[in-house]
Amino acid sequence: MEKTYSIKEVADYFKLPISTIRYYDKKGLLPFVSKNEAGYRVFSESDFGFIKTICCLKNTGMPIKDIQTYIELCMQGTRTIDQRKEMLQQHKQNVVQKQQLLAESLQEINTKIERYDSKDSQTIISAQIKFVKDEKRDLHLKDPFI
Amino acid sequence: MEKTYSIKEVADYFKLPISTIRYYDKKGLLPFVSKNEAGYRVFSESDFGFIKTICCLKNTGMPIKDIQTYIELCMQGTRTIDQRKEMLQQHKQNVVQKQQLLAESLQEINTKIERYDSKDSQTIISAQIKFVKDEKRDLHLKDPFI
DNA sequence: TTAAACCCTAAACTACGGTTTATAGCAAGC
DNA sequence: GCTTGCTATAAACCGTAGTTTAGGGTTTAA
Repeated sequence: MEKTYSIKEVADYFKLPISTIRYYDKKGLLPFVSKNEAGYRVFSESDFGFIKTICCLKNTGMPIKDIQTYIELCMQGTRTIDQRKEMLQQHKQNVVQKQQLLAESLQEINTKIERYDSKDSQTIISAQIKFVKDEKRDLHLKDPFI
Repeated sequence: MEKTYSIKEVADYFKLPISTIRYYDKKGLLPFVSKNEAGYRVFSESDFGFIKTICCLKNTGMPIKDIQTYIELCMQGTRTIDQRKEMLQQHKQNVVQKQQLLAESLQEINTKIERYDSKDSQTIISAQIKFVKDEKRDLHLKDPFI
């Protein structure tokens, strides 16, 4: 016999607070979850697959409303495959763009860390401060350094 | 003579709403910006460097409060280099972790797109639906498909 | 000199993604 | 039979990161 799972077991597995799972359910992200006679949520193995997808979309920044739309399409069977594909392709573009921005910004952070880490850091930063101070003075603007 | 810039010019350059720049100033992210007699913000070339750094930290998910702390350290001169380095190193770890999670999730999204895109998509998805239906029936749980 | 386009502040408002609180039912262990 | 601990709902609340609005003052160009 296959096992069923409580909300706590699911929460522990996905490292999500129970309150978040209930919130997702309220927002229509978990239409596949049943309830028992007492009104308790009862999860099956296959629900874990859906929830993994939800986490994946959430982790990549898809808004709750859009995840809800996607899941709803999933519940409508094979006839929504094209719509789902289009949603994911659009979302993928966003994610790739996010990745690029992240990579570029990380690049900059690394450059700064290297500068701070170099043996000439004092000299380099001093020169930068002097540059700013000179520019501000030339423009009759206040010196921003304390 | 060097040029100064208005808030609108800065907003256009960084593609940020003017309201966001004012918000950042209010939150203490722009202590290096001067004001003229009329109370208008006056930006210099070197301010663009600081703002670029702010955008970089924001784009990588650093909270406004932490960016404020970092900028404050910058304004205290060379004696805060070690603290700044440590902040950025810590932040870098977060960013790398974010990158990994993003890459993994993108992987999953790609797998799904491929599945939706394959010529057997109907068959594959139908099999998945059958699997879920069977499991739910075995457990006496309601069928989630419409 | 007057309209258009710009700038300011303060404070209220918004969206998002939950979290907390308050109420209560049920079930197992002591 | 009492406590502990799980579950439920609904509604209030929270932090973050802005955005909008109200009520001004300033600058520029015709």
